[in-house]
Amino acid sequence: MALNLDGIIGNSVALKDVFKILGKVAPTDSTVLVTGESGTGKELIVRALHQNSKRKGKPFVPVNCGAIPGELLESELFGHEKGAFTHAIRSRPGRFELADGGTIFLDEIGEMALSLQVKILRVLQEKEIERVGGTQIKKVDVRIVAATNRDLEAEVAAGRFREDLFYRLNVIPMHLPPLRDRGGDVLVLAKHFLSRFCVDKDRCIMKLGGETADLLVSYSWPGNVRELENFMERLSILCDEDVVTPEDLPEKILKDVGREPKKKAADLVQPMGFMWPTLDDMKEFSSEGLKDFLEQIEDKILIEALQKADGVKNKAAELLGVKRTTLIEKIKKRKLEV
Amino acid sequence: MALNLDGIIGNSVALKDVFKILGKVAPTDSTVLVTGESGTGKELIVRALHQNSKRKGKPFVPVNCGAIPGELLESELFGHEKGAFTHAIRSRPGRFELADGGTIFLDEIGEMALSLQVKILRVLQEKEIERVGGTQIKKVDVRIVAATNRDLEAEVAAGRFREDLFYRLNVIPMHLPPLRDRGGDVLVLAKHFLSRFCVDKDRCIMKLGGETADLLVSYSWPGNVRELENFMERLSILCDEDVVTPEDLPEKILKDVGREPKKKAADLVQPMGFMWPTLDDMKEFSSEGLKDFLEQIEDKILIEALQKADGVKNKAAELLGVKRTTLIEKIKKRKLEV
DNA sequence: GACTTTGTGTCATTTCATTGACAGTGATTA
DNA sequence: TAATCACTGTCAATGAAATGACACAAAGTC
Repeated sequence: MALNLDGIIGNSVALKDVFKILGKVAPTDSTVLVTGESGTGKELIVRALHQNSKRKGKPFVPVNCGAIPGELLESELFGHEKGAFTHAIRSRPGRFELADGGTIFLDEIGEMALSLQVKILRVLQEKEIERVGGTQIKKVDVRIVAATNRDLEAEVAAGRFREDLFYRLNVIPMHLPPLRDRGGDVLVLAKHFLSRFCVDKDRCIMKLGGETADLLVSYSWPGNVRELENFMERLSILCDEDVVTPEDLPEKILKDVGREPKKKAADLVQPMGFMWPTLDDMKEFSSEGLKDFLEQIEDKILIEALQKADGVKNKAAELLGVKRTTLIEKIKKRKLEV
Repeated sequence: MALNLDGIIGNSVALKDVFKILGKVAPTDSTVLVTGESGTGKELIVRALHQNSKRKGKPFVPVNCGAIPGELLESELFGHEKGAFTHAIRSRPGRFELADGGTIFLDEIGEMALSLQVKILRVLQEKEIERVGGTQIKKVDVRIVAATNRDLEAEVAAGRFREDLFYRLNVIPMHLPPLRDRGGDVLVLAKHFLSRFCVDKDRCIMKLGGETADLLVSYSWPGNVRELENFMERLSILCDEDVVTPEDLPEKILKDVGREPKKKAADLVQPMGFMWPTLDDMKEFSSEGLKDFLEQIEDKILIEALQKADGVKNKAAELLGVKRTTLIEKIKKRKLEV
């Protein structure tokens, strides 16, 4: 059967290995340990794992162990009985119970306290859980997939992670390569995000210039796919042009790839920037008064726009953000032929 | 539509970039992260962002995460159910719920505890909240804007700020420059505050002497706009003369300036004289088009004239070469009270 | 040749800005 | 007290600006 890889994008060799393992391990019930830098898309891979397993129709329950404060995590995972602790107003099932029949995804498992690690180990070995403050033991049928961005072997050596749990989890290791090792994937992803944000936001779809593409590929993307996604959203909002040029990239990227950010042409032409006309300027240039002064300004801009549009009134009107007919009337009234 | 920049004063190049981004990002629903030293007016900018978005009529809810003690912050943000903790006598909605449909402004987000950061992340990703001690989950539609004066990337590196949250927040970064980099804005602001305090307190309007202006521009203003505002208030009360002389300035300013090369105020006020606005200027300042741009220029001149006429509309109209009634109509239409 | 695309100019309609006429408020003065 | 002055605000009329609808022309496409 073909792998269903919803939402996972990329063709790189580095990912191919991941897919290969994924295809083999998904149909089994083996425990999988996914490693990879933060932002590499571990959750996506694990979801794909679930989708391609026979547990597909059953629950997929992600738990970010690093995100839930230590005290809460246990009751979150195992549930609790009424009165088990101060805030336990009522009984509540844990994530393991919710995941019964399906897959539980323990993200950031490296952050888990040693005391909890024991209990996870027990679930792995005995396939049973006990609610906090509870008395009875419940059998659960859950596939456990864990992920971490830490080096678990080092954590084990440092005594911060239980060796036995590590071996139990690490039955099938899958390593997600960082984005910088995924070659052309950067571009595939970049285009994907760009078109998504452009559609979301009703903007024209932008293109990446050749040189820009080179720079994106060279950048080290320490935040991986997350950083890339975020960056593309920014680009879709802040970049006016249809084609993204190196000038639109932030210093951070340019510096990282060893290239000094260029000064934009506009900065050189008008180093001090535009200044709003003042009352004094008005007096100087117009004896008639405000209306006349504004008309003078309008005329200059009108002419500039007409020149820029090669005399094509249609285009000039668009440049000015004015209806075509309005522009024509103005030209007639003010005798502004180009 | 013209940017509505109520209360934001300044023409400096440094601010121009900020306005540019503001104009582009305000209409979208993207998350914005505002950075800048304390006192640079981050809240003003964020308010402007809200005012220029489609959420304008909806709530704007600022929360100073640094000012609310850790334990309280969570229930402040997410609300709580009766009995959730000792003092939770009754249920209370959180700021996120109050901000539904509008914008929430998380100031000093760098101060937030890691455990809370997770919950913010969840709101960003899932658009749902859960009250403290609550059981049900509620969907909220809130635009999140955060601000900090810390270097969040450094905080991430130091493990004090979650990397994933950082990327989620930092979709559009906006950096507010410190006052010392805003050139002539110091004087524009100084005069603004001075006239405001003089009117507030019924005192004659004071003037800044030329040398005094030089000193103010050269001072480094570590407390930024806030320091300048305080200082001007003090000046308006303590200084007896009509013209502020260097003798009226506190030692702190005189000493600080001694270490820096002096800048000349005159160089900053109007370094290049008047220049006719161009098509590019128009694009820069007005997303809507010509008419809007001209209206912005008109507004500035109108306001200047009104100030020069001490708010006397009769005189202002004459200064402008406009009929009095016309001026009144314009003021009404554009909400230009002085 | 039929058809679409892009650009053009005119004109009637609608929408908006300007202004004169009028009315009202204090403050000052006779 | 009334009269004057300087200022303010509203409103309706008048006129100007903006625009949608229409008709047409030139160039490109099938």
